[in-house]
Amino acid sequence: MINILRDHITRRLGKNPDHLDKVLSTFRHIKTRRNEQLLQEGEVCKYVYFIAKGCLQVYVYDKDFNETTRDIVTEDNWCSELLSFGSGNPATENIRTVEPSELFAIDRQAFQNMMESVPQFDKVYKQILEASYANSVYRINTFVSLSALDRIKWLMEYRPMLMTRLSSKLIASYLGINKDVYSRLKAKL
Amino acid sequence: MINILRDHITRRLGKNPDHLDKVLSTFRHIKTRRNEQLLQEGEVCKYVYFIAKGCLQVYVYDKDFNETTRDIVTEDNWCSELLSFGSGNPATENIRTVEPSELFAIDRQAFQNMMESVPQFDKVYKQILEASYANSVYRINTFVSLSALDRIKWLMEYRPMLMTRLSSKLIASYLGINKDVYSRLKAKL
DNA sequence: ATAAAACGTAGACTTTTGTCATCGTTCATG
DNA sequence: CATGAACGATGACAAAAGTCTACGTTTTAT
Repeated sequence: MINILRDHITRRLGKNPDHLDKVLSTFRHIKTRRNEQLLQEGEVCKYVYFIAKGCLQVYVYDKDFNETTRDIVTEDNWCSELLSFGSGNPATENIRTVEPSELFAIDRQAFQNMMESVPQFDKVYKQILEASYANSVYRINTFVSLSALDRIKWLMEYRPMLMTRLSSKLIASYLGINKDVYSRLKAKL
Repeated sequence: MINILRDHITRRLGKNPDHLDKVLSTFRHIKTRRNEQLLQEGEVCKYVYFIAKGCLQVYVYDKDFNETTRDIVTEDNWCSELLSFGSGNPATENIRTVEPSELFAIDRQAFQNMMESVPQFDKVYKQILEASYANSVYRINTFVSLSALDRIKWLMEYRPMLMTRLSSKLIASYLGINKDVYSRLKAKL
């Protein structure tokens, strides 16, 4: 399982990056069930997770306590509440597993050590941050400019796996659509 | 005017950072009118701008060619299409001045040089990226969970200056609301 | 200074999205 | 494997947001 992480990193840093094993050894392997809470808003986010298998949901609550999903992250990607993780401030978001998952977690201390002692690791961090940012920008532009129906079409085109893999309820919350509305619109395709 | 940039950087890197003057000298001072196009989607984004005075709009077009505004950036902040700037890929967004502005621009080449030769500059970049990311995340969570009326209230609370400073049309597009609807809702406050 | 263009508001109307209640199905868990 | 909870679909209705037209005001460019 660790090889998925190894491959991910070498793909980004070239074939034989220095200290690769040192880096890999600082990650902790975690197996989870579905619906396990990894982060609760208000806590400080202690880990960055690499998802070797499974799926995580990053979400917040609106004023009526409805969940709204900011992001859904699957295999071979990183997930965290980077702003809390980086600053040490309380997280404003929640994270949970959507499926049984296998994760590799690195804590803040170890992450800092790596950033300082392994220059290349810094690049990985920058890539995580850039990828997260790119995703956010894309998502904003999608939200601001598309109707509910068009957002569904967009999801079908760009992340079709999610459509089959996730519950309707979760997809609706990811698209920012009421679940009943989602059900109706989907029927019209 | 350059002192605004100097202060911005020293505030982040401590009182007397090395190479400060070297860094500052790589920026080009630009004075613009209102409505000047700084970046067109499809082009590669060549600059990162520091805004000493004025206001920029980052926007895209939806399928009906309506402008939708992803971000509005004012004094003492950085603005760019970081993803294009970083990767050299064509930009997916447009940038223009909303007001006559004074900017300090650094191009990709100079930026790379600084990143390599001035270690502290790297921190500034990371801060720009993190700030941009934080802003995006906040904006997504706002969009997904708030009604049009609540988004207006949110803007009045968190960026009240924008309400008085910008045209209604622009604010509406920033909030993702039709301009007529915005006009009506505003009247109800 | 002035003509043209853009802007802001308003009313009437349409479309989209949200809410609520219901019902059969599926799924998780003891 | 049984049962209570969660899920997904649907119809009737309500609320929110969008569209179009019109008109007076402000801004911009010449």
